[in-house]
Amino acid sequence: MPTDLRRPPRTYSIRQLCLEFKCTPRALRFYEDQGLLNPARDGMSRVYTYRDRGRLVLILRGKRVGLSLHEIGEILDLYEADDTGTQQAVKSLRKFRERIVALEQQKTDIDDAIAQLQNGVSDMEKRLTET
Amino acid sequence: MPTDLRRPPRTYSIRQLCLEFKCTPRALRFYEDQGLLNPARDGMSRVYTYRDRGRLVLILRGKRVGLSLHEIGEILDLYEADDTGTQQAVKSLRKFRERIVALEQQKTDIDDAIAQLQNGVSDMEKRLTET
DNA sequence: CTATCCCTTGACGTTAACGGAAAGGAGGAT
DNA sequence: ATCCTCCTTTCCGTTAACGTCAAGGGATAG
Repeated sequence: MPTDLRRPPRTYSIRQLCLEFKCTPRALRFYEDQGLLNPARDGMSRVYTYRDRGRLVLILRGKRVGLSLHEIGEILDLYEADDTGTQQAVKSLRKFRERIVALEQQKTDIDDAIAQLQNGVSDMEKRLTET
Repeated sequence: MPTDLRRPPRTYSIRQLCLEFKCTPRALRFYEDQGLLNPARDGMSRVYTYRDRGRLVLILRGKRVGLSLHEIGEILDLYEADDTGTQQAVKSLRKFRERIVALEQQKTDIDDAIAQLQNGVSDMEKRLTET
């Protein structure tokens, strides 16, 4: 019994992750260049663990909410620091809270934008009904 | 009486518009390159009319809501066409609505991110109080 | 042996939206 | 006459996040 069939294998090739998350090998290598990932190697090939996969999930989630890779990197580092020493956890907390504030600001910005757009929509609907 | 004093002059220099809207001459020229503006000339200098100024307002509004200059250009064209034919206004409406949907999606993404971050915060607070 | 994949590391190309510097014209103030 | 300021065009530089070759290694299938 080479692998435990109850769970998917604990390591992934670059291609497997790409298929799972709809991204390209180039992107994963790029994230690695930027220090967001550093998978082990089997010979030349990258081998991604569950942990790497988890980081990738965080990366993609960060991208979805409009964070830059650099910012995502900072957050990943904070998660990292959280494992080792509690000292850093305080700074980590602050970072997280800052991020929450920023995101809430972003939300109100978006609300503004939506309002603007709905104004535009109203204008045009009015125009259309007037003719 | 050369100009009507009850209103500001009907034309603007590039600098005036930049001051009014907090942007740079470089930007306005760039918008012109992209075909979003095309002011008249007095000799070499650009002369912006009310109409140009109106377009600029739309450009900046578009940028605020996250549209690309290209998309903004399309909308401006539609407004243009809207004067003549109402046909195109429908497309414009669609663009706006698409954008609203996208922005609302972004909002829920942000909510997810905030939830995640607050999870992280909770975890770390727990850790800190446990030690 | 050859073909076929998947993997690797460079290294250059791309898009968006300008920034910045060079080089110069035109007009007004001193 | 010279300086200052605003205007012009042209062109190269920048950032982010990859895309797109090029050139090649290693394993497997036929």
